[in-house]
Amino acid sequence: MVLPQTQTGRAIPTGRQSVTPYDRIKQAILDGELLPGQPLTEQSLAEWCGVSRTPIREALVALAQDGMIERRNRAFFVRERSPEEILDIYDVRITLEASAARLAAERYNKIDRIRIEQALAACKELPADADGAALAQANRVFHHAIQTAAHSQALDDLLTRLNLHLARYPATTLTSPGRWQSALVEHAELTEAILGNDADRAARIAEEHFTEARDIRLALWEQDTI
Amino acid sequence: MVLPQTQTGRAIPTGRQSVTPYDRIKQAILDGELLPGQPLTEQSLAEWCGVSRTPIREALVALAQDGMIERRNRAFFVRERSPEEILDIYDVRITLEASAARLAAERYNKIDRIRIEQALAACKELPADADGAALAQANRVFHHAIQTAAHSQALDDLLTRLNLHLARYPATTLTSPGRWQSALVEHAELTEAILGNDADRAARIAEEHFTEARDIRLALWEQDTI
DNA sequence: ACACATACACTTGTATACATATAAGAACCG
DNA sequence: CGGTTCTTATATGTATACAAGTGTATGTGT
Repeated sequence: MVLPQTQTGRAIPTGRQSVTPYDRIKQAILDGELLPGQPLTEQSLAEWCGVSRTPIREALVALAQDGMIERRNRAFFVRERSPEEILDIYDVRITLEASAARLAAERYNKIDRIRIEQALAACKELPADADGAALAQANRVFHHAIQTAAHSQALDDLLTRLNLHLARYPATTLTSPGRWQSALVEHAELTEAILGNDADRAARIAEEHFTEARDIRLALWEQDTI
Repeated sequence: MVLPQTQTGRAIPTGRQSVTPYDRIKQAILDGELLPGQPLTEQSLAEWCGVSRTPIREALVALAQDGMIERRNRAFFVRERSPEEILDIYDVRITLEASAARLAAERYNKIDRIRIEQALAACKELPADADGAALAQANRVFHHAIQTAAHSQALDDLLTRLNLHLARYPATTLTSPGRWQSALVEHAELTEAILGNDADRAARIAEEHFTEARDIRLALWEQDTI
């Protein structure tokens, strides 16, 4: 693979901020190019990114702090997560998304309102034969709009963190038969509750919505393993 | 300040793993030696820790990922948090600690039970004139025992993260008049609920307990500002 | 005296050199 | 032939050199 080489290591003149090793490695893990348990040697990553080991190490340290990779002995490995850990993440997410919905209902402003309405509309306008990636993207935008509307830095931080770990498991629950239709209804109800300042109802709907997602994930696993 | 110098940069022969720059800088921030808004120059930190800039940069990257410091322009600064942000953290903590108490009631094992009972006993045995640091320490051990008993990696991770940000504000709510006595009662009730596998009651008590902590923090601020 | 330009010092970002530890393979001994 | 030890290759941890950018201070011109 031919990569843009720099002589001095200065920024590649792409016009704007070039993609950092941190982003590249993270994306590679999310895309499944780097598999769990795989050792990450600094030299190979450095060649792959076209930089020296120094920025690679910074990226690895940051990713380790994110929980995406782990240090064992002296090497970094893509972190592996057991089904139990994934389920725990789903459970915490249920709680936090419910909090986000509650806060959004209490705190949203005009811009948040427009964002949520547009994201909901985008979900509705998706063609019936849209693929999983498109569904996941629209879904992510919608929930992120709510997350933002909650105006809680702390909550935003933790939810982003959790979702990062779930993003590694690409088989979205949204492609489960009939799931997208019911998700659309729930999204509409959630929007109505939030924009109507009904915090309790918003929290309850969000809780049910994400519990459903968890249960579908569970069912998908049991299909595989039984 | 005279610091242990190494010629080769190899480990200082302290007998065991020497304190990493990450830990040192983090502690300095928690202790208030490094104040919010203060710029962190790599060179001075390197001299302070007795290492070169390379390990310092790794520490700074990790701390930035923790949210303890932030990058503005090209420099690192100790992160400042507004009262609103702190309150948001308290709010999220209420939710997560309630979840932890619920899970602990459902999942605790023998070792967890011993840890919780011992931590509770340690709280009770503190002398009446114990200082804030001692109260905070005993309190931390107790809640950490519950956090561990929840057996949720995800929850543990997020709670540790949240508490890290609250640890910067050393004026503990526990020194508020009468607070420690009522906290002791609540700890005992919480322990009883958890060990009795009463998940709902445990969650409710934890929620009230941490809501109280938040409200005391709020009251302390209003004393100062009004 | 004030504004603007230029030079310099300081700091960061990256590359690279080198010491050390670890693991794998080869050789040797039982 | 198997096990153990030594050797060596490879990867990490740290230090250092150097380039580039930024902010400040100084000097000059009006």
